[in-house]
Amino acid sequence: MGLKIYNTLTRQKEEFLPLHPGEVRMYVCGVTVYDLSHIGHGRSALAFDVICRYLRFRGYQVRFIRNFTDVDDKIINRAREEGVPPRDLAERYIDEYRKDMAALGVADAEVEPKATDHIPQMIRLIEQLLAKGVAYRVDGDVYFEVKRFPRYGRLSGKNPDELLAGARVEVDERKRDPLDFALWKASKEGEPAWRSPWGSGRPGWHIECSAMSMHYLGESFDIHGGGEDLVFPHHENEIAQSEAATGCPFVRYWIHNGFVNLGAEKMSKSLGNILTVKELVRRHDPEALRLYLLGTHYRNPLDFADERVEQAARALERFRSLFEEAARLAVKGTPAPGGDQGLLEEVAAARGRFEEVMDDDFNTAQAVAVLFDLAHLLQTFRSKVMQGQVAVGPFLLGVGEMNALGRVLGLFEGRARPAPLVPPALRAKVEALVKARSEARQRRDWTAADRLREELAGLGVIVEDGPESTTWKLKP
RNA sequence: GGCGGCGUAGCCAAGUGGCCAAGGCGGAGGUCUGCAAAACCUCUAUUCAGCGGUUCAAAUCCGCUCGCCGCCUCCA
Repeated sequence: MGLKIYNTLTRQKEEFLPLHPGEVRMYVCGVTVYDLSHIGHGRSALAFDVICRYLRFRGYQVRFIRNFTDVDDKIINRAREEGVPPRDLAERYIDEYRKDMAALGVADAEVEPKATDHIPQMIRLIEQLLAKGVAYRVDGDVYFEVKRFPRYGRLSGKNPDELLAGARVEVDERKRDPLDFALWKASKEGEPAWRSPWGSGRPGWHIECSAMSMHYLGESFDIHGGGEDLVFPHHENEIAQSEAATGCPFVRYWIHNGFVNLGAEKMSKSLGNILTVKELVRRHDPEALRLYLLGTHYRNPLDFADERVEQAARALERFRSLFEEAARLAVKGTPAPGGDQGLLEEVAAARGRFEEVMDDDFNTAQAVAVLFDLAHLLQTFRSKVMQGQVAVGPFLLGVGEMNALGRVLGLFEGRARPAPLVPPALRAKVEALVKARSEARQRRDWTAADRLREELAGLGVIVEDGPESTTWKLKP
């Protein structure tokens, strides 16, 4: 069985067959850069990051494009408020976006095009649409005539006539139909503007994604993704303008991720319940955040709660202790008798299950469960290693495999938050106390040792006695 | 009003016709450890919002009811 993907276009899971065997071309709608990105943007980026990683793991050569919308009303308005050029504002938030995504372990896309760098491509596309008679000019604007595209509404399952009836938007009288959307807008005084055959202006929102995706991936490509709110009208409009222009199918598989809610409500600026990635990364271990987000299937809504990220952080310890143990054992290189007692076979089976569940529309929740099962298996084996019943080699191989699978999900990349800095004075004091306690333990003076443990606890320090040495850390 | 989704253990969350209903957190008992932590072992849903129906068989399909949410407007 091959990879299956839920396609918004057909509302079902379909076997994934790329246009060119062994190669995947994928475009994901990024963000409009006028503010800091929030956890919803993070989730979306992470979902497609994992999809891209898995496709590569499956052996596909993936060409992955994620754009930045850097010209838009919101950017212009915000820039005006701050009294800075729109371009500077956009650049600033592109920088911030990159930092935030890096913190979440979201890899860069192969190409991260900006709308303003592709104005000529957009103008060419609009000219094609005008030439085909599916777009029209009004003053300095150009509109796409939705009625000319019979398949309009197919992606979102909407009936254009009903949309018309229920249209609540204030209607621009100059448009032939309320559903028609702007391909090009004549720019007003003080707005960013580009020269075009229709006068000075700027592109409409939807045209950029059509122009950039086709520029980098061709007129037909495999995957186009984004948040579920983009289905209508953004993606619907992209299909209309792209297919009307080229006459060929635009995208084969449409993938949309579910929303992050806060307290069962959609996060939105108007409700003021925005959680920025920056804030979250400050509050939580980014890897725990990632594990938490992966625990829910990408198409389902996710109700964000800090407490659940904390739970994920505790769960993460299972893997971490295994890695630490493996590092310790690898250094020691303990030779031991005994085979692997079927461990390697089970590890291979786990890999098989991992692929099976990821093949089923990228079910990361189940993939994570496979990882936990594997960890469990390895822990059991580890205790046998400690008792000298089995060799350490298979254990190390198994941990290596777990690591490899985790990395397909972007886990275990060593992005753990750096330990908080301990002031030197405190450090010296703690180390002296820990040393004194170790000496007391050597003397088997448990009363003194326990008293010192309590004193350390009072300083917010947790002491752990290992097989070889005693370690300490600050209470989280 | 139109379209769509969701309701699974204390909490989170997979599973969408048939092996014991994954996994995590939490909880209980035990092993190990001077104590503790970690780890390990065992247990923790006769049941999938409710009611009807289809079927040899349903959490999974159909209908109705209740509750919640999203899209239809800029939005990941």
